[in-house]
Amino acid sequence: MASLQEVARRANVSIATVSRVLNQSDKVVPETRAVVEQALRDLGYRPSRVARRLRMKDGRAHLVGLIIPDIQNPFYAEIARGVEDAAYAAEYALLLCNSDENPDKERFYLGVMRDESVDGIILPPFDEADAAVVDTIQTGIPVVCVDRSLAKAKTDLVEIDNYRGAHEAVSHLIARGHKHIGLIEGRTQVSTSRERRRGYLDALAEHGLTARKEFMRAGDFKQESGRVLANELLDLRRPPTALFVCNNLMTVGALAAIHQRRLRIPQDVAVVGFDDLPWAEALDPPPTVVRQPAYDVGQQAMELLLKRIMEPTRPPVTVRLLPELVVRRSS
Amino acid sequence: MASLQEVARRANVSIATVSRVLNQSDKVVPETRAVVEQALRDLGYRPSRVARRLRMKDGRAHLVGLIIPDIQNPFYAEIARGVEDAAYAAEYALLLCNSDENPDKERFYLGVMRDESVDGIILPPFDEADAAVVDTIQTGIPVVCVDRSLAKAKTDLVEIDNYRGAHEAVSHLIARGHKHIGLIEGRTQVSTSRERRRGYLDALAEHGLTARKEFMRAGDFKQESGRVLANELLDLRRPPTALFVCNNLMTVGALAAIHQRRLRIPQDVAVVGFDDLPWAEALDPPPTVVRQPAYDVGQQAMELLLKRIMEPTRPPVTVRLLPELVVRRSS
DNA sequence: AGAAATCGTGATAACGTTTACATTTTCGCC
DNA sequence: GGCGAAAATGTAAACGTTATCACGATTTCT
Repeated sequence: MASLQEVARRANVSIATVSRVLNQSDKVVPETRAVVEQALRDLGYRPSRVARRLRMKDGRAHLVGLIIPDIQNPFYAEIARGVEDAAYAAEYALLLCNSDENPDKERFYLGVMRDESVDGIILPPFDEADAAVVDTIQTGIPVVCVDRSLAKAKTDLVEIDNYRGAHEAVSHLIARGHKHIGLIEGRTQVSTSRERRRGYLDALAEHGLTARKEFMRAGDFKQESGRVLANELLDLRRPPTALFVCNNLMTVGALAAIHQRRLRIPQDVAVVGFDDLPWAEALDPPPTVVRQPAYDVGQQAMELLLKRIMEPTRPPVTVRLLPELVVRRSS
Repeated sequence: MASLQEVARRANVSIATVSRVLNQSDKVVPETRAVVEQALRDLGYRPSRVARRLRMKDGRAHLVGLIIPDIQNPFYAEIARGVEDAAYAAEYALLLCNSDENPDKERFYLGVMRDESVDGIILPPFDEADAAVVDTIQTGIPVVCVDRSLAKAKTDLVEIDNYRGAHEAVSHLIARGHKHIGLIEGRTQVSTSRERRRGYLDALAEHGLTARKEFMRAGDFKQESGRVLANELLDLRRPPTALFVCNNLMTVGALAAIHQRRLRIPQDVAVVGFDDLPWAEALDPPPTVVRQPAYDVGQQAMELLLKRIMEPTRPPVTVRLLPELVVRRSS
């Protein structure tokens, strides 16, 4: 509540001096400094981040934004945690928003962040053509993409080697003897979805198996679509003996569908999911998954963002992290 | 990027007029308005939330803060979702922070929010004596507590009827024939913990069962402590035949401990947990839980906060929501 | 010793808004 | 046509910072 004005009055100095004590503190004689610091303490002065931000308009607001598609998805929650910890360590505050996989919401929040003059933004773009994000980048705000990439703009990016993860998962199923493997993928406009599909197709091809169109279904990353699509696949006259499901929520949906049909996992249908699940060990059966290092994704994204804020002209880099196949009992 | 200044210049009016077009728009003649609006469009003007907030210092920043103990805990994620949806509906932006059940982090973020001049703050206090929160309330910022209450200050509060939830859960176990029921509770300085314990004790007493000290263990709400405490209880010479575990993460920990000992649920040990788990149906076995309406908690908290921002002197109210016993196969 | 450099400080102009107040324009009316 | 009130617009002061510049006072150099 106390302003520089009041502190200055109490210490009998000008506000400039108080400001100097607070910032580049070398230019102030010790006695003056002592007096000012006392006044600062007495009044319990706290600088207004708002005023500071209005004045400085560089990259020193110590505020960054994070837009995630679904806070209830553990994958994103883990990313958020990584970002948050790195931000806290650097004394940055985090403006966190939930876009609900909804482009309008995403656009709204991007606007808010611009208007709040955040120092930078971290997000997984809605899809690789995401116009709202591209517009935002035009305005010059540093943007770091996580998980998903953008076709029309190059930014700093932290991603997972989705191709490799999918390839490993499907190879694993093939090694277990499966020849008919269904694919439940996410929205195909998203870069990760296509990478995973490529991994699936290549793994099949490398083992002399032919991919069948009817075994490949695209959903929207949500639990319900996993359930529906698994049912579609299992309703086929010659259903697949294994399912590769491309994200955590859809995996849960698929498992539910299989349970409901009273099929045994993995004897009747094997399942491998992309994304680990927080309580995988307690699930029935514990699912085999491709684990993504989500926490690291968040952490590294924040570090990249900090670097870019310091050095805005640095050429964008891409960090690619490796996923890990965790074999449990569903395959 | 474009400021009022530039818009004014382009429209050949003063900045005051532009501002009027944007705000109390009645006092501007239609022709002027049209010109200004055109200029606004041409330049793609967006008001700076920062400048606006600096100037207004009322409750009109359209920014609120939410501090939650752990974003990876689905209970809080669901609260966050409720808050976020209500905020979005009212066109408020949300500053979301993660305190990690750590009072220092909580204090840090409360400071940030003060310095950002948010219109209000929603949070579950660390414990009922939480000094950082009490201090913040002193400064006059509207605060709404969720889930947990504060002893020394009365604020708007949205809470769950924890007593009733616990009472129902334990009564249910007793009805299933259990006479030796262990309690794994959270930090006892938290109001919810004590309510739940009261429910446990009263339910026992009402059925003529005596509570035993050694059956009651306090943890810290985290998964690991659920595992450790369940092991302690099961290591007793005459272990309980049922466990009432007071939050979701500790429940998962307890289930893991039981599984590791190769005990059957519910035959060897029955379990009822507080808080639902997102994929309860996929767990082995699906746990019986006391479900809290977390989304509603968040939503109502946000609505209470909005009301308080509009009318700061309104006496604080308490909203109490009812939990629901969801019987599944662990009991 | 006088000029020049250095140092500590104060005054002040931004930053982009809103708003109280002052000023101009419009318009009805005699 | 001139007067006054009402309506429309402009001016300028805040909000709390940071940063540039200027100005004395001290130190340093020749």
